[in-house]
Amino acid sequence: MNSTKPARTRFAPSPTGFLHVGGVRTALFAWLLARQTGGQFILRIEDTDKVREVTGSAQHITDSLSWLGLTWDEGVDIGGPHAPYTQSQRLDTYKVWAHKLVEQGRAYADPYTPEEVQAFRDQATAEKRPFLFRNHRPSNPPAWDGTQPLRFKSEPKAYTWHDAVLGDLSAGAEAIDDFIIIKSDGYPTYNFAHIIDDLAMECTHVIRSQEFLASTPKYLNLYEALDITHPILATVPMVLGPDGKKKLSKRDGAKDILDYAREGYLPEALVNFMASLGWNDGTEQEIFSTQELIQKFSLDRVQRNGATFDERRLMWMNGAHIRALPLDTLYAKVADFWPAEAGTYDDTYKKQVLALVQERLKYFAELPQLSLFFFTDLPISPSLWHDNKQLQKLTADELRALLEQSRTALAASDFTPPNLTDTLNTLLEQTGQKPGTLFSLIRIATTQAPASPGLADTLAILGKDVSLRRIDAMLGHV
RNA sequence: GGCCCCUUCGUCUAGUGGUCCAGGAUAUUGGGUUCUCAUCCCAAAGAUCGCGGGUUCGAAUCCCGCAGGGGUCACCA
Repeated sequence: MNSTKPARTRFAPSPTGFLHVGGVRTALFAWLLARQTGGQFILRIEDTDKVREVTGSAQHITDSLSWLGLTWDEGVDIGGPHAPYTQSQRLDTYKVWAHKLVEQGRAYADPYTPEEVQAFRDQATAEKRPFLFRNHRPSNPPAWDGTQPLRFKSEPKAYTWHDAVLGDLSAGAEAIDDFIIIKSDGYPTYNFAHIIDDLAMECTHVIRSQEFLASTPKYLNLYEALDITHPILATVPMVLGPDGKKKLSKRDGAKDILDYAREGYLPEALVNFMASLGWNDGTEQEIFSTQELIQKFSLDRVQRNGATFDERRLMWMNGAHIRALPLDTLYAKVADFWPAEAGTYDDTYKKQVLALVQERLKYFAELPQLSLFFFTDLPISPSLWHDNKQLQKLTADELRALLEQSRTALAASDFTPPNLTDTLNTLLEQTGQKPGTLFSLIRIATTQAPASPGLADTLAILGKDVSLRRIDAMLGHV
């Protein structure tokens, strides 16, 4: 369908914390494109800010991507032809290019102290002008000895360029300024390092979030100075927080992607959901397998406006994916989510329970509350029949009589589902009760739960011994 | 403030001049499926297509202006 050249795309997070839906969605789009075109997906760690770096977060990032199934062909952990893929290990490369710019007169040492630069900035703010460092370029910059920041010497001009998502874009010369490419600690800035690495790693596409759009003209200026052809640029819209305005952030309660793993979301459901945040295939299909997404994804159908993250929609989608799973597959996936009480029960029994609970599960962490009464006798809770609209019409004596009659009838059943259905129907006739009364009573007696799957199915799984025992137990409380 | 991006039901979205007094999904409400919960099915409600001009026989769709929201203007990415 989309037969294009193999794309080499990358995801290049900085290890400053966990990954949330916003960031991962950008990675997903890049990954889908690489997979669709038979190209490569590269994972590069941009750890050039040693102050903000959080120990362990690089590992956390790789764990998150792995869980989602966003596999990388080159990158940290596995290496590749352009290793290393961690920027702090590539300092020599950046220095070579930095010196090249210095020699060409396109970079200079910044002689100001941070305080002095801040003073320029404050002055511009006070005068309601945009701050441009190039208005303060030193006339005789000192030779760069590596202890001062190194700045790119820009050549301000207007640009027009094409973005694979946003279309034709343009910006005036005001958007171009001198920016730091090597910090005084010797590390490069993102603005410089990503351009060098994308070139070295032969990336064909730069897929990134909208917050980088404003600096694109600066990058264009740098690409020119470096005399390199820039990759295809694609700007994906931001994922918005619940307020629908600002971008999703940890402050808004954006969750660690691995929290979804812990709560029992399916990675393919999360992938489907993230893709639907800003992309669709133009049909009315909502549920996509990851394979379908790989096949159908295209950058030109990516939305231009931001999408609000709505967790309720994710829950629906996860439930839909759970329902579509074959029972055995689902059974393997929920292994860690059973209540402790299920421990001694065998696979056959648990699988029967799961078959009934499957269509009720929105995420696996709900499994215990939905299935507990299949494994243990819940405490008798009289409020269940006291508050029941049908049952509260009956006296305690009537309740007891009904329960005893049901017990006798059930004792004669072999507890196969068809036989149970017959037994229950016969009981309905004999007692002259409505299903709303009789079935509620038996259901409450045998589960002591506010909700359960269908009565005959539930009884069949519980078995005769447990069912009768629980009816007896309730008889002692009516 | 400068520059830039965005603007269709609460939410995700379809829609590229007529088949749209705007379709689907979700969420909400009501009904049905021998009881509850869920699934499934049916139905209701929900968008003057940000606003104002224009072009056109005809505009959500094209043009201009405005407004609102967002992003950015770091020795962060």
